[in-house]
Amino acid sequence: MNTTDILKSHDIKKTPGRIAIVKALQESELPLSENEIKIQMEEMYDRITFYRNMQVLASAGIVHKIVIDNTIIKYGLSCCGQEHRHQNEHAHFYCEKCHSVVCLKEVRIPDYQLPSGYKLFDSDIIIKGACEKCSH
Amino acid sequence: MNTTDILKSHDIKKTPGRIAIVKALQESELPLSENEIKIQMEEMYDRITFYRNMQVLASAGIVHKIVIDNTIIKYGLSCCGQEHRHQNEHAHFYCEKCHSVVCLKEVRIPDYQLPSGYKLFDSDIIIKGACEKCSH
DNA sequence: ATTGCAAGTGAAACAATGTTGCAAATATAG
DNA sequence: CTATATTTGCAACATTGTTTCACTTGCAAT
Ligand SMILES: [Mn+2]
Ligand SMILES: [Mn+2]
Ligand SMILES: [Zn+2]
Ligand SMILES: [Zn+2]
Repeated sequence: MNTTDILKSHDIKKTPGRIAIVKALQESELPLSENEIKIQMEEMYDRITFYRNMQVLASAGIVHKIVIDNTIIKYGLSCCGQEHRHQNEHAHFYCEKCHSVVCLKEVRIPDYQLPSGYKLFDSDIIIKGACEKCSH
Repeated sequence: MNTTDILKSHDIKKTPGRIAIVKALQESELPLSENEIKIQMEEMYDRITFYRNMQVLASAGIVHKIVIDNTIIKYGLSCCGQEHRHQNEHAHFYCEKCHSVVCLKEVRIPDYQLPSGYKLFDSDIIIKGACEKCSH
């Protein structure tokens, strides 16, 4: 699916900033930070517009925000067409050496046994360690 | 274990600010935010000292920082005497209605199957939903 | 009890991340 | 092409966290 079709299929206006964000994520193997996306966008980047567009893209389910801790945040492209929050769920890996983030699509989120009366909406799993390149 | 013994057993100097933080957490069933602790500390609270003391208490394993997302952060008292990061590990529950956080000590962290070559150090699990009081 | 000093404190200044209000610009439907 | 609802970008603000540095304090040795 090409960049502009992704936006069109979600009824989101096709603007240069949004196209640039989605393109940057499509061209990357891994989720990217704001700064990494900013570099791809060059002089087109505007902080305020970026945050607003990220919110639009995230609530449409086009991207997912990955919060490692309160200072390290990455954005990953979701498999499109799946906008419900329970779909497309998976764990994320954070390499404490090279600071890369990997979507672990094969690591599914288990059905946790919650105390009685509790209702589950969603879960976030961050697995920290060393990636293949960094674990020698 | 009383408040000052906790500090002494970790070789951490017993200062009014640290005692107040630990006391606030001991008197609470649930993990607390900075602001909730600040209220307990009254005029003794100082932002810079708070952050520095929290870092000391966290790296000693006396408290653990719970990052729900980049704006919601809580601090929970750890079972003391266990300072290694792999001990005392458990999932955390965040109620999206009343914004409370609960340590789910009974929800153990499973052994995730990582891709080959990856090394695991630590994991954070945040389960979001509605708590017992809020799920009717 | 007094003293010495390493450790801790708090003010000021800075940095990163994110939000809101508003006027100007623009994407898209008709 | 035009109308209009949406989007943009600036200014200003809010929150969270860090660094530097002079001053104070906890605590252990005397
Ligand atoms: Mn992902
Ligand atoms: Mn906990
Ligand atoms: Zn790595
Ligand atoms: Zn609740």
